[in-house]
Amino acid sequence: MAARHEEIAEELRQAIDRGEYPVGGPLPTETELSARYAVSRGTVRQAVAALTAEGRIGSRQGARRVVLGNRRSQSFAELRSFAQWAAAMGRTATGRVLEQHRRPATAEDAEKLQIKRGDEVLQVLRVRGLDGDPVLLERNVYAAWMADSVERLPAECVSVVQALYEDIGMVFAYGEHVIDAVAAGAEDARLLGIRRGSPLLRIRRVTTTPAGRPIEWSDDRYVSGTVSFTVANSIGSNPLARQAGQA
Amino acid sequence: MAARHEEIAEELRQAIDRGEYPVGGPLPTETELSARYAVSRGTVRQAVAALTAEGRIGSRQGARRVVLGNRRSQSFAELRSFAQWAAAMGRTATGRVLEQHRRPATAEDAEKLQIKRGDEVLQVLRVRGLDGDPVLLERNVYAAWMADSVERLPAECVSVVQALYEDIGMVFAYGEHVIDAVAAGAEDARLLGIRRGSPLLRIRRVTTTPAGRPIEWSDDRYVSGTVSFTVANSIGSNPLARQAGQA
DNA sequence: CAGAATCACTTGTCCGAACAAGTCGATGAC
DNA sequence: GTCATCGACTTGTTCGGACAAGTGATTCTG
Repeated sequence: MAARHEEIAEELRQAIDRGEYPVGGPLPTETELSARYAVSRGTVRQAVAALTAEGRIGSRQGARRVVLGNRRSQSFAELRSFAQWAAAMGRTATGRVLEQHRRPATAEDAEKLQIKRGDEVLQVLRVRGLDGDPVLLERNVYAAWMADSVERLPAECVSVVQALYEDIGMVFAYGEHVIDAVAAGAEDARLLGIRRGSPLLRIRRVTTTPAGRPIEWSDDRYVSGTVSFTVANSIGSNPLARQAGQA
Repeated sequence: MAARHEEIAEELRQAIDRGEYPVGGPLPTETELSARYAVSRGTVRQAVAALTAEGRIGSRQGARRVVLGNRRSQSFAELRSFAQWAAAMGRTATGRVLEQHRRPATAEDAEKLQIKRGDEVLQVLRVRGLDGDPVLLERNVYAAWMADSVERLPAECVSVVQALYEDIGMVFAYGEHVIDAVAAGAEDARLLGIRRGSPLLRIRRVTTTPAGRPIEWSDDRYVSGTVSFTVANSIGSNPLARQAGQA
């Protein structure tokens, strides 16, 4: 947390959570904040831009900024890692590898991982649980250059993300998520202990390194009622997009 | 389109879509871009910051920016409005009001719309279709100060958002979306023409004016397979958050 | 009294500069 | 040949200034 504008953003977040700036009320002006923190106006603007992107405050030219809400957004690590997310909530996560094998890349693998068709990939099927109950079925496909490190992990590994970071310093930096709902198939139902046809929340995701190199893509299916996802957007910044039909 | 940094951002987006900067490849340096467009480095940084927030490019200190993908994200207007989104895809949207009545606000209404319990609200039930097939069941609750304008709309109104903008200049500026999957209830199934228990993608959202005043909240249920949502995030900016289910 | 004009204030845009921090290829030592 | 060092290059941070554009309350006008 070196950068001054990040410190200021964090102080503002906490001030909002404390109720110092009530929801629906105005934030101090940029001039006042720059005086209070002894920084230039540009630095203050970087700080409030972060809160705007998170959907915590609204902003219009000419009028004071408005506090929209105080929900806490999670770090990328917490979103990416089921185990870290569960730990942050005070719940215990479990994980078990059911299946793991290498195979040549299909056309879909090749496109998503930016590799050639037929290159070797590592496919893994995991079940994840929360406080004992199975909640999530995870189908991952890793690029070949990651396969060795993933295979070395124990079958009961709770946090894959953390293990990979500690072993080889691998950082997951970017992600694209496609969200929809599907009915549980026969295999889904058996492995999650639910009825066939039950609704599942499906998140398909591609993750890349800081250099933009794809690491893995995955198909996560959450049991209905166990997990929901939140996203904030605005007329200015719009991370959420709707897409039609099958893809 | 006035702001220079927005123009540059749009030109970069188109250049990426044209394949001028291939996926996985580097973007020109800030210095080169500022020379090419005859603007200062700060203006270029504003432009590339927008693309970074959209997840199209990645950025690390010291290294050149990397093109992560060329997916096109819809504008906020298209996301807010089912009809505009459908039109942008070359499909025809339909809409029909099934039920509409005023009632006192419940505790849930009061919290989400920042009004007092018992204040009047307007509840509306709509079915939306794509190319003739029913796709979406929409349950909206509008704050009292919006009720008159909404009631004046025709029952078959295709685009509520656009109609409200043209009538009274109302703009939907901010939104918070909670996404999960649910099974279709008896009413859902009957109105959407699907089997009971079929998976539905549920989006609950609250929208507000540019001034941060809540306009409405709604519960949208999409038929499985018709629509999906995409969100990009990164270690730096993360609009997406996971929450434990609370029913 | 209602509506229009005014004006202080606030945010948005853009500039130019300087330094810090990190990356990556080239060079040189072992 | 391998590895560490170096240095050019690139992005990140911060400053200070200037003007444009929009808001909202006050004042003025009919």
